[in-house]
Amino acid sequence: MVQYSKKIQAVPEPTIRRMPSYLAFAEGLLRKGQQFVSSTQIANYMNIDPTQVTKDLSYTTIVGKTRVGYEVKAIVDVLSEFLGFSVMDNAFLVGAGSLGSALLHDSGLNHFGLKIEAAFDINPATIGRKINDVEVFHIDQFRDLAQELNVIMGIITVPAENAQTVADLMVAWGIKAIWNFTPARIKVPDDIIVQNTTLYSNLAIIFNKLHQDKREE
Amino acid sequence: MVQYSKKIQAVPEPTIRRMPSYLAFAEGLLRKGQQFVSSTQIANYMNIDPTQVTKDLSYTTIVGKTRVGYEVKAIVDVLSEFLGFSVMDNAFLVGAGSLGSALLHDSGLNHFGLKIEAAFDINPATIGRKINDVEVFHIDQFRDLAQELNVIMGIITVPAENAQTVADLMVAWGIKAIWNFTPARIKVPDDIIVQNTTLYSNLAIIFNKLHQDKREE
DNA sequence: AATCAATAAAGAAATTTTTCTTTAATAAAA
DNA sequence: TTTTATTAAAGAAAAATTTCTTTATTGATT
Ligand SMILES: NC(=O)c1ccc[n+]([C@@H]2O[C@H](COP(=O)([O-])OP(=O)(O)OC[C@H]3O[C@@H](n4cnc5c(N)ncnc54)[C@H](O)[C@@H]3O)[C@@H](O)[C@H]2O)c1
Ligand SMILES: NC(=O)c1ccc[n+]([C@@H]2O[C@H](COP(=O)([O-])OP(=O)(O)OC[C@H]3O[C@@H](n4cnc5c(N)ncnc54)[C@H](O)[C@@H]3O)[C@@H](O)[C@H]2O)c1
Repeated sequence: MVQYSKKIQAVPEPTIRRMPSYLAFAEGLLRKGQQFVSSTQIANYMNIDPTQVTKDLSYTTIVGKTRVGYEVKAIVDVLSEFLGFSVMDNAFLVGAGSLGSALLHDSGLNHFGLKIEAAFDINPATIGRKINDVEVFHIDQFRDLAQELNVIMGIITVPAENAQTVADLMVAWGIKAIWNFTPARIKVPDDIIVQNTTLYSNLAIIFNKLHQDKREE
Repeated sequence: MVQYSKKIQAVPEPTIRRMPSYLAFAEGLLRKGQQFVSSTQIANYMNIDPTQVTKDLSYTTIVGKTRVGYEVKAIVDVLSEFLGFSVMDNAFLVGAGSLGSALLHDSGLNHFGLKIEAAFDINPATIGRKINDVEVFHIDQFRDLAQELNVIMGIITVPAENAQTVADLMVAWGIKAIWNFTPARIKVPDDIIVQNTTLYSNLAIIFNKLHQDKREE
């Protein structure tokens, strides 16, 4: 009878996963000057069922007009608000290696409400460098800097074997959410939000479909 | 009555998503010399229900021993085979920017059965460079090189607005699967496998949980 | 040797998510 | 003006996934 995650979740996770794509699509339409968009159009873009789009949007305050669709501007405004992209949250990134640097370079994170305030590493070669205006500090300075800045999220991009050490540090300081890019699972107290982003899962799905195709032949 | 994806899928996608983590965990245990592992241990590591692990593994040929668990070596061997990680598939990467470079540097892809044979870009500054032994060619050379090498997967890491152009090129040449890292959805024929890896979805999930916590207070 | 406790496995039940159906609205066409 | 076609919305049904329950096995303990 152990609860593995307190799911008092009104909005289904798959819905939340799809929403950023709806938003990106709507932003594109807005730039092109399109005023309305129907669930059919969105569904066609996403390659999913139109009623799925309707249902997803029904979790927000967006309402559509029969025979017309949804106002593009409304989708952009409401979704970015709804997804928490319109307020900036501050984060620290630990592990300024290949993946860490890529994330630091990515303006998309900024656009979607995440500001990486500082990066940390243990490699003397990278410490002191600035990556896309974000300074890389020695990991020992984590505490002091965390105190200074209002940081609620920690991003882990160190080698898998060091993930737990870094997570412990983040928890000890009082970070609320951890975005873990290593394939390792970390152990943290229940009230800390952990999001594991394992790219290799995607690879497994592709291979599975590829080989399934092979089997059918 | 349109079919959006032919799901003749025996193994649930969530199961496939979890398996690479089981594998990584088992590989770690193997290195430490542990011979058996129970579903309880795996579940504890993954923060999920033990019966979920049992059910997941039941899709493979792995069988466990009552009161003992599963043989670690068997999990490693069977899962890497099952997930398609034990045969090398060849890929091309288009867009040798920040994210593309990170992927090229990542030995994890190699370990999980993906060999990036060549990279492509349009930026003269990057063309000709070698990133982790993978050469960066001009995109115009895609066709010729694809002919030469046995490439079945294309990885897209160009800016979102160029994703469709690149996808079209890949399809025209005859690539079977596309791993799309841009937030844009691409249109391809039905027989092409597309895996969208949108990092921002993960961000949305974290924010949703964070703000939910705030609401509960 | 007998009992206990931990576990895998299989199936049932519950839950979650997607898809289908119906209804009502309304823009466009006849 | 009337008809037609497209759409959003709400709810029902279906499908997929997870969790629970039961059973059998077996290593460890008494
Ligand atoms: N590169 C990719 O595209 C990619 C893809 C998928 C997953 N990942 C995962 O992301 C993680 C990082 O991968 P990478 O390719 O960027 O590796 P990397 O070696 O390029 O970078 C890791 C960085 O972490 C630093 N580091 C190590 N221990 C540290 C510690 N205790 N505190 C602070 N910094 C520390 C290193 O000095 C290095 O700069 C790995 O777990 C990898 O599996 C990477
Ligand atoms: N950097 C990240 O961490 C990150 C995170 C999430 C998503 N993404 C997505 O990945 C994509 C790439 O991001 P990035 O940060 O690596 O961008 P980037 O600008 O660093 O790299 C893009 C590269 O693609 C090349 N390019 C552009 N058009 C091309 C074409 N038609 N053919 C071949 N090459 C072309 C550019 O020259 C450049 O080298 C974007 O869609 C971005 O949203 C990146």
